[in-house]
Amino acid sequence: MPELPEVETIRRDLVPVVVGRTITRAWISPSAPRLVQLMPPEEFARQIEGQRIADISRRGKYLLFGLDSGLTWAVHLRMTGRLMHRERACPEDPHLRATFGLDDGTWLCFVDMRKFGTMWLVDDATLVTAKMGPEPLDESFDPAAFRGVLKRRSAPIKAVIMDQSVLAGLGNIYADEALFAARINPRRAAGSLSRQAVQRLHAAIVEVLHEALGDRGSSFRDYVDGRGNEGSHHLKVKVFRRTDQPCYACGTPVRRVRLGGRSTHYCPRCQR
DNA sequence: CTTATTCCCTGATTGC
DNA sequence: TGCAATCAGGGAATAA
Repeated sequence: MPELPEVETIRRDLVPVVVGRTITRAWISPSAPRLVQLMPPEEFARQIEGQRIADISRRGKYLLFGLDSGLTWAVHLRMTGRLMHRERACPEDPHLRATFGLDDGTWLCFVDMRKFGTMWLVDDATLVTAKMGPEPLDESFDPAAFRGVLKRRSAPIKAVIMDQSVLAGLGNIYADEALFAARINPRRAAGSLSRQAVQRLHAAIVEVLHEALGDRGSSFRDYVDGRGNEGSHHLKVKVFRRTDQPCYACGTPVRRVRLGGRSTHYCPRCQR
């Protein structure tokens, strides 16, 4: 499940090998009829062929390829999507959903077991990213403004920080990790947090994302970077998927509960 | 406007 | 051991 650190790692991997290249041929697998949004896959392939990639940016969990024509090719990996650059044609894989041949003979391969991944070709990237909240690693993520947003919400804090319109890029892994680092119970109503708790959470989110980025992301199951290699941050998580294992801080077994339809892991003693 | 639930999808895991 | 049921989860859609 690629979240902000994983998508950013992929972006950084792809920039040196893909920016400046022209897409010479595109193929969308018939096995992925929902992959391309807003237009038929054939039209998408026809339109993207011949386009030169000018830059790659990221907004939350979206990868945004800026094309010379002004169009944006937006990609969301969702659960199991992988976007990898290869020197040769994409290897045989039952989950290969799309391939993009580049003008230097290299390839971009999109593999997605569960087929939740989506891509768009749009005039304006804001069509895809319009409702997204601030980037947690930008200046725009301000503690006072963050507190203002949380104050008006009664839902559990875990659900609120995973809401992409509140904050862009946090998913299940780093939401649990940030709440542990801030010593906040994931079930607490967002609006009930003290100024100090919000301050801790703000700092914890930034810290946790920076750490994970330094480790090139977490590879619990499906995530690999732009070269097909695993990250290492899953070896360092404090609570995520550590159900019943002792908390590193106090030894209390880590608890797992269901919250907002997602598994949530926390230490019942450290996170009151 | 908000929050909670269902759905999409398939390989891995669980339970009898 | 075998096979069906359940689980995993980002985000859109839907219900309340």
